[in-house]
Amino acid sequence: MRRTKEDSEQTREDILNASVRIFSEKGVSQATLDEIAKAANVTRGAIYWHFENKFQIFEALHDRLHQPFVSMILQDLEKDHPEPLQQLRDLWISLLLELDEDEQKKQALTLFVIKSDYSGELAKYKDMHCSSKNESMKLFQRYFEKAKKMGKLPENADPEILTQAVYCFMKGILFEYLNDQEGFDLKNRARALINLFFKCFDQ
Amino acid sequence: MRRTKEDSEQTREDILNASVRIFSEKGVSQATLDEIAKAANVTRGAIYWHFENKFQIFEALHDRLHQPFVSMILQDLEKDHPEPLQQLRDLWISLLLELDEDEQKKQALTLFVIKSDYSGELAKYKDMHCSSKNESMKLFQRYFEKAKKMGKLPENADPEILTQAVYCFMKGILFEYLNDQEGFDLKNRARALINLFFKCFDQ
DNA sequence: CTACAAACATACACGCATGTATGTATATTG
DNA sequence: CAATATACATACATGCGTGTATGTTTGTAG
Repeated sequence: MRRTKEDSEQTREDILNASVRIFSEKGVSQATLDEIAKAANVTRGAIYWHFENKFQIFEALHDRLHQPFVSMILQDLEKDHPEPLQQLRDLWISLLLELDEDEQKKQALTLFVIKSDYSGELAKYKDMHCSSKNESMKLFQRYFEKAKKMGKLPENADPEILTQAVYCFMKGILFEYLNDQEGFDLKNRARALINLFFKCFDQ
Repeated sequence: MRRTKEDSEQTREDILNASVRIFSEKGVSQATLDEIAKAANVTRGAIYWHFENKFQIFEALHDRLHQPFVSMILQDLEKDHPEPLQQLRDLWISLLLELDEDEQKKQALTLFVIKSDYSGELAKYKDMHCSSKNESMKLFQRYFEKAKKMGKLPENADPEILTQAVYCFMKGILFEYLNDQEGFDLKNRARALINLFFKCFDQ
């Protein structure tokens, strides 16, 4: 029953894809390896072959989501946009609108925004994920630092506080949307919400 | 070993207080009744006497937090403040500053903002808690409706969207703060963050 | 003073998830 | 074309949490 290298990589992907579904539906701690296995059309044996345990799957999923996100922001920061604040605003709007269409990303985000409570068994991963959060916050801060250097922000504006504000706002939107997708018309509200918020940076 | 009525009520409170601690530390699904019992200096027998199961405790805790919150907002809405937006702003600032001092409330909020993932076993409570969320959102909306009637908001402003925006922002702040209290200097940042956000309602 | 019921504590049975040990088939290597 | 390692599937042992059944003490009503 030995599979080829590609087959093996495929089952690994199958397991990850199944995991993101199950995790986002039931939460990490309530998800069972047998559920995941059945959802991926394998047995627990296959899972234990590819991963040490449930939390290693969780880690792998986190990497799979976080890395492309960071590199996407980095790429966006490369562009020398004349209005960094508008650039950040448009970035968020498009991120939200894309999210609304992408079921896979919704599941992954649901997992990491809502369903991952870093306590008990997951406590050891909290620091790691906190620092990866700080990493992405540093990236967002660069938009504000750019804007300030270009004189687009008042002298007394503190990029760190502004970043924190946007981050909280975004986290809140994501949380509310992912927690009740039917009750949150993201498609029609995203633009209005983001524009409203960014008005507080004007003049 | 039969206790008096007051004794009984006291153990019930002990169980609830222990539960909020354990739940907020480990999450609902990872918390065990035996842990809660030990933290409350009783046995599981006492818990099963007062509650049907873990989720009934969760429900009782929710009521204990939500009801005083709603009545507090209602009381604040009674006052005929000349500037409803400032009133709401100050309300939130004081709520956040008080939260920073109140360990009990922090635990309770941690439980309901972060550690309660309404899936799996808790799924049946999701609708209930969603509607209680909507209830409090309706309350916040009244501040904006007041402000609009008083001409403090532009004609095209939609109180519902504004409410959603504040709610998301607040949820995000609470989430980030409760998730990493050391990394979020709420005491010194609360005022700046809220003031920044409410600037987008000006003129 | 006694009978009963409240307010628990203790003991037990059950299921379920995990981890591991073992089995097995097949690609790959020499 | 063996021999071996890979990529799993299956089987088993273990522990842990829950729910419930039962035991025990004591306030309280008559």
